[in-house]
Amino acid sequence: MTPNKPVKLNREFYTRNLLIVARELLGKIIVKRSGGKILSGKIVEVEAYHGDYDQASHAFRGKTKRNEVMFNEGGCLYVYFTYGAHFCANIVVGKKGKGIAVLIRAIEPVEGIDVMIKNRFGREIIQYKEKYSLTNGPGKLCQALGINTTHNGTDLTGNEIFILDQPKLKGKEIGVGKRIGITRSVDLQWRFFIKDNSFVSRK
DNA sequence: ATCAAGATTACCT
DNA sequence: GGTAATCTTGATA
Repeated sequence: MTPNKPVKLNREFYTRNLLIVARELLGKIIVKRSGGKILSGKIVEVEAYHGDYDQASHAFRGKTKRNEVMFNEGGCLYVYFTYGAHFCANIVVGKKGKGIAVLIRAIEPVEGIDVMIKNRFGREIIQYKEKYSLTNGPGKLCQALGINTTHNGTDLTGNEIFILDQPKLKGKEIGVGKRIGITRSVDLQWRFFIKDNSFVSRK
């Protein structure tokens, strides 16, 4: 018997209920291939955004040029630019036309850490100490993985960016809280993170 | 045409 | 702990 090869998450995974998909994304491995290099990391923190009754969602006021990818069928990447400096990556969830997505807030680097350091700081750093600051925030992980708006709409069932299945976490391993950095619908407890993981953006 | 806010980060005390 | 940086988007203050 050869060891089981990690399986790429398929369309059926993404087209289910928002909060179920958000929780189950924790622990999965996001992979980005670029120029023969593999960059990957374990998803350790996410937030859910719904288009209908969630005023914090970009999709709440309907489809615009920026957010149109959110209304695709689940299983593609929604990337936007914010604060004049940062990109944020979201996984579109649910059925076509809904406007539902999960923001990836933090990952723990797995493969290609040397490239991530170079992407973040513009140079190589030998014996880099504060590894957690590489990818412990939505803007940081996009910079580390080299994700920008050219990746907006990327199909996650393809070969450039995809997510590998991992064993489902136990309920007690998952922390829940309010979302960060928003001013509307602030009371929804739609932030999920892996407890005791040092790459989670905040306590 | 104009303007304020924004799913943030880095740097300061 | 606090805030400046920086620019695109979406609403029209």
